[in-house]
Amino acid sequence: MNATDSITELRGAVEGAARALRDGERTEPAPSLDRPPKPELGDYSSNAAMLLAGPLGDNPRAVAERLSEELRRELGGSGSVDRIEVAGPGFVNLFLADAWYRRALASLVAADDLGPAPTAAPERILVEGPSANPTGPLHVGGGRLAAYGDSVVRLLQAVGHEVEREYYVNDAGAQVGRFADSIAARMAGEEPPEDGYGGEYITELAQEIAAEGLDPADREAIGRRGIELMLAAVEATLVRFGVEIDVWTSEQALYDRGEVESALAKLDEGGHTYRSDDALWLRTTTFGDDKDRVLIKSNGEPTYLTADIAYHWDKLQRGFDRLVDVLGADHHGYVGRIRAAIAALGGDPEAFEAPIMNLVHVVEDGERVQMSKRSGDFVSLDELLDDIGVDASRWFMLWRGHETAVDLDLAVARSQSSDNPVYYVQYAHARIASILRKAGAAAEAAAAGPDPQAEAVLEPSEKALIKRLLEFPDEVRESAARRAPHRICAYSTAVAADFHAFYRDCQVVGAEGEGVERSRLALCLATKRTIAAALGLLGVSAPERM
RNA sequence: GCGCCCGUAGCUCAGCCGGAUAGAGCGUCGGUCUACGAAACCGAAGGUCACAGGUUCGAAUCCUGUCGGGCGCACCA
Repeated sequence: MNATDSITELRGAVEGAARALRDGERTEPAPSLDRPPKPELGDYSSNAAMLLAGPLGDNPRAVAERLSEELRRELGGSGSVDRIEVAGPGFVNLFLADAWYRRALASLVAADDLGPAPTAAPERILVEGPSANPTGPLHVGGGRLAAYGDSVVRLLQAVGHEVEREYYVNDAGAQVGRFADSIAARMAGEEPPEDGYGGEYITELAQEIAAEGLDPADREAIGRRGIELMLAAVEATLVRFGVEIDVWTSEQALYDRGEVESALAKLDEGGHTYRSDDALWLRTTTFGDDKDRVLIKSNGEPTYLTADIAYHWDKLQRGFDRLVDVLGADHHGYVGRIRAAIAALGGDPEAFEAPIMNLVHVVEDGERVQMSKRSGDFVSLDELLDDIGVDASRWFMLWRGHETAVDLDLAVARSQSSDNPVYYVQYAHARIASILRKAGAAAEAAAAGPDPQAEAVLEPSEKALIKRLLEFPDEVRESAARRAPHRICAYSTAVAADFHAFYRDCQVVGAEGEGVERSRLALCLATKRTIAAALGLLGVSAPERM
């Protein structure tokens, strides 16, 4: 059962009417079916007449009149519309009958899934992130990448794609050596080297590794063990944060399996490499990069890019249709390179996309706090979770577009009050739960059953709430397609606001009138499910009580 | 200098593959608990959508240019 039949009926009628005016020809783009800015302008409106005016060579208002006639004919028998009006530059405005709303509500309650119907073109998608270096704890910036990537995965799954979460572990290269040196220095009771890692967590690692009896001189063993321990900590933080990584891929393992070498060989065979200044270069400029890139440094070592090319090739070989890398703002220059390399290897560069995440600043008392005694670096995600909890953390990392830098105000995020937008939405959910408890299990079950047809007319705020709930599938589709979880935050807030308005106007438990209580309980049920589903896409909990 | 992102209410930001009188939260001012949760609701004030051109029935939205801010431009990762 699909919950959007009511909307589909209207959209189909508008498109049908538009086609009729054009002797069966489709209109591109498809006519809109929007909610007008003012209630006086109807329940839904379409710009179809304005789109048709050009092709038909007539003025929009006249086309709108003809379109209205056609629509009246199509929808007349269903009892769905009260009236149809032409307004403004040529909008066709639909005023719907209560019967339409009652059917819509019934379909919402009966639907076993409130989300969108599965896409007709499902893809296998790999979402990679946050892939923070395993030489330190996850900090708040990494948390934003994780929250975003995870929420995008949930959105993509909700529209029917097959999606995996992957974390790429940079456990090779010079940084591992510096990491090992820093731990070894602490084990010896010395300060870490100038270019090493100075955080307090290094001291803790040193104690643990020393207790395990590792030889301070064995840098390789120390580095390996340090990264193991660090990764375990990172994973624990992610799990606590609600992010379950499906696959962990080690950079070192790519070397060990010879994948870096074979990627190099393949690039070589394709004739895309050349030697210059004792280094091996990849001619990425033939694929749109603004300069060529070094694959093997003049000292004979491969660059980070080389391993990353092998990694992306590996991902494509695993059969994914699409690779999504969630990257920090400081990596945005990287996208062109990877895309060029994929093309050089004969892959489809369009299969690769990389949403760039902007910074998150933690703000306390109007000032940005970045330093932390514990981690020696940025505020760690664990500290933030200790402070404001998972729900507020995820919300505040997601509620803005990923391309804008956000200030996360600790005082606001901490407050369990109306100042805090995440509680606003959760409160609506808890309030509904409370109403349902009041109504009792029998009443709730009755509300979920077939509609005996209430007599009373629907209040405007009831209709507004039903319309809002009907938007959910489109909102999920749009948010998934645009990789934009912040839209779900905005939508959740709108549902909560519409519910509070409904609550203000309409007594639920003990409402007067035949079938009115039942009908309003049904609306409460549908709203509660919608809020829970929306918050679920964000990884935020929907509490029964708070 | 080149590339990407951003410039919308006092503040933080939505809206951006064109639609009607540009929205929300916070902040400010005022009102609402003798029915189901006041963590809520209602009202008021607050805007040259950075600027200038262009495209068209229509531009915050698309194009060009200018100004301002952020980030990147490694044989680091």
